[in-house]
Amino acid sequence: MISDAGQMPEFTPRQNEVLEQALRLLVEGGDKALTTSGLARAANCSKESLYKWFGDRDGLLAAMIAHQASKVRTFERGKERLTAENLREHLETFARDLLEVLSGDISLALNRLAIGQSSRDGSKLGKLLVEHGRRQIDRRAIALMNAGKREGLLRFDDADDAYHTLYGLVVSDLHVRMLLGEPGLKDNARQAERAVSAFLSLHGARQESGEALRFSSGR
Amino acid sequence: MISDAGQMPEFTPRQNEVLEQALRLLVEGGDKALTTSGLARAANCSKESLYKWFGDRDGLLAAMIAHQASKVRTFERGKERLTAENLREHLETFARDLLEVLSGDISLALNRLAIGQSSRDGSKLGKLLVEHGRRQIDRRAIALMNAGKREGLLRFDDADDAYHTLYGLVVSDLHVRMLLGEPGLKDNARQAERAVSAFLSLHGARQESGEALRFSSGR
DNA sequence: TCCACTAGGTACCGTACGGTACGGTTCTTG
DNA sequence: CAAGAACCGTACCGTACGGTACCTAGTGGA
Repeated sequence: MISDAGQMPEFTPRQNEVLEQALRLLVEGGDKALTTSGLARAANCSKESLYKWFGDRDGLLAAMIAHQASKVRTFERGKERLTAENLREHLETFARDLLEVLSGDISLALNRLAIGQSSRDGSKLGKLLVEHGRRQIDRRAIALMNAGKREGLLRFDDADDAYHTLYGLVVSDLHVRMLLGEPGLKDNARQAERAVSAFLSLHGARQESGEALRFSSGR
Repeated sequence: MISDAGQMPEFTPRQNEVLEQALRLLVEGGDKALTTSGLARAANCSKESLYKWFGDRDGLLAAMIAHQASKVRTFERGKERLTAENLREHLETFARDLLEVLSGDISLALNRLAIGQSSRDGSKLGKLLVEHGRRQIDRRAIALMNAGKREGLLRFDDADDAYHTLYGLVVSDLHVRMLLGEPGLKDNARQAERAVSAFLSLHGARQESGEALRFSSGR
């Protein structure tokens, strides 16, 4: 393992510029549109430079993931003490952020790319994507879970399990459907509300379950 | 809507044989391994026949989806009256079946294929996949939902919403992770149990919620 | 002024794909 | 048995990709 603490694996401004164009091509035209020739043309650089910088096409793809991950920085929760309303607010914000990230153009394009490659490269890209992209979101949520438990606001045995329950309630099959090409939700906030209400019914300490079930109409 | 009642869009035995080989190639080597030449060689047929039968490559892919869908027939629920234990059993069976289907080699390969193509064909394959593959499973689950509500065993406003809640609890992010190349769960049955318990805590009529939360350890 | 270095532009190579054409073979059908 | 369709095997075509080689234009330091 190479140290990933700093931002050592970053690239020169010129290279970031090229990677940005690569992402643009990928978003617009998918896998097939991201060719070395096309990228060289779009980014006004030479193919030779591409190969010098990134090694080969796989190296370019990995660099794109790293580049994209370096743009998305996770926000830290403030240090105020958690209350019930506070926790609910944080959970809903997390849920909205999660839906926002998953439905983003670049996220979808990169996930499609990694899924397409997973059959032939032993899921190298998939691992990269999960490692760089999801780990941070997971950590933030699990930290929130544990904080809630410490304050006596949440009940669960295993934070990971509880987090995956929340994840399932928030996302359901939406991610796969979007990957398949369906448009996303009209109202992420509403979905976030419903999911968090259900989650608190399951794992919340106080009885907020009664009203939660009244929230179920639109989809 | 075209009638999908009969099995009109089926193919000749020879063609089914070829489609079976095509699925095998796709599962083993992914998108890239499914070439017209490779398929002709593997299936001992000529490329000309492939083009005569399926039109072009996209037609072949669509035919593969239809063929696979025709193999998976959904089971109908028996007509006995639903009880609480009965319902739980049916829900768990459904959850296990769902996990089984989603983690199947062929299902994963077809989903990967459709996701890879979704950038360039306007999600034509994705629509086909959802339509042929998922609709039946969805219908079975929603029928179960409504039956449970009719018997006073489940509480919800919208059956579709309730179903998606169950789906999220059962699958969480597992499907996407498997699509990215991660191995599936060790124990589908355990996951099904936990998900159904949580679901009944949310939407069950009787108070089975207390013990449900004790089921949360392995993942 | 010269020189080493970086990077852009372009031509090129081998390969492999999707799709078509054609001769030979097997199977159906009257 | 004979005519015709269906089909197999293979050769072929145009294209486009990943990757390499070569040449040119700046640029900064001594």
